[in-house]
Amino acid sequence: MSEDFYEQSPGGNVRATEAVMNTVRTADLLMDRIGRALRPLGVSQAGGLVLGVLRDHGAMPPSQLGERLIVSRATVTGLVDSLEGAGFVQRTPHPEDRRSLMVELTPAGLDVVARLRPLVHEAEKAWLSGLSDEELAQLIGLLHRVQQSLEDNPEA
Amino acid sequence: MSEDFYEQSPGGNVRATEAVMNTVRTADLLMDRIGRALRPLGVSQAGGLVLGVLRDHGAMPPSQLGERLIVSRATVTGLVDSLEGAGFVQRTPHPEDRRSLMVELTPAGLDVVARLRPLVHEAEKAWLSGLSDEELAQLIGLLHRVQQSLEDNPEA
DNA sequence: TTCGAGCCGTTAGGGGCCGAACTATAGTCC
DNA sequence: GGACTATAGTTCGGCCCCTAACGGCTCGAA
Repeated sequence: MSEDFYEQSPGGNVRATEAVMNTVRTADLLMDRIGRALRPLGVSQAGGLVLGVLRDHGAMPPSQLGERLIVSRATVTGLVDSLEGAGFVQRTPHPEDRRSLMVELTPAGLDVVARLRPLVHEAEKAWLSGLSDEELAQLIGLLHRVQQSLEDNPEA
Repeated sequence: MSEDFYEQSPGGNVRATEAVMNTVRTADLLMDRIGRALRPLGVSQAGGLVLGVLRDHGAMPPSQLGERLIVSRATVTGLVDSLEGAGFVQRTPHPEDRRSLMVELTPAGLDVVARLRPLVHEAEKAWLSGLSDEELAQLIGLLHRVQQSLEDNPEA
């Protein structure tokens, strides 16, 4: 990690570009950890998140899945393809809308998500250990605010 | 953005997994903005970062570039390939180590990086607007701590 | 001096993510 | 009922990133 991430720019602000990069890379490292923990189970990081959402909230259409995970529909298509290929989820017709469909856990999917949770918690400890509860809450709050700003300024 | 990102888990902690996801997605959104701003100049988001580093710190070998950007050497190879193809950087022999090489800005690269800075600053405003200077500093500090935790727990 | 450990950049292969374009269905307004 | 608009999921092409493996080069120890 280079020091100048925290340099001051001429204007007096921290160098926002590199702060952004910092955010990105930290986030990636976190996801990476979780992904690595899940790999032995045959599930990718994003796949694990999908399974978790389905377990917590039940079957839902891809678009809803994408909303929860904050990814595009195209991305969900790919994730569901993989999970379906692995036998962890299945696509079934939507009861009311023939344009849509439902993604639901198979028994195998339900099984793997149960065995996957402890691994995720294990991975979390690695980074949670550095922050107190208040700091974590603070971090989440700040990130939430950033997201808000981005949503409020659609095209900067 | 779904509300349950801030739910409490049975243990009493915020749900760290989804907080992680939150971090990831926020970061991606930020990068995306910058990338979009740069596209008209023929530079990708990561490419823009490379050019910025080269302008600020001068020519350097790919491995050093990777350290600053916190990406692997393989990634740098690809980025430099693109930038070289576009004529913005060039690879020259390393003066002292024949295993290595130097990546340096071409005149065209120097030119584009100059025109690129204002666009980046414009994109930054979109998210900086939501945070005060102290909050931004706080955010960076927290992220830095998280990175530290990750580095200290190499294999969780 | 010669060798092996170790670092350099590259290649190959694999995820994850996106926007735009396409097909099919839904819903609405004449 | 027919046309129009909007939405759902998919496909396509593109960017970013990673690990593993490979050949070239360095450098210190035998």
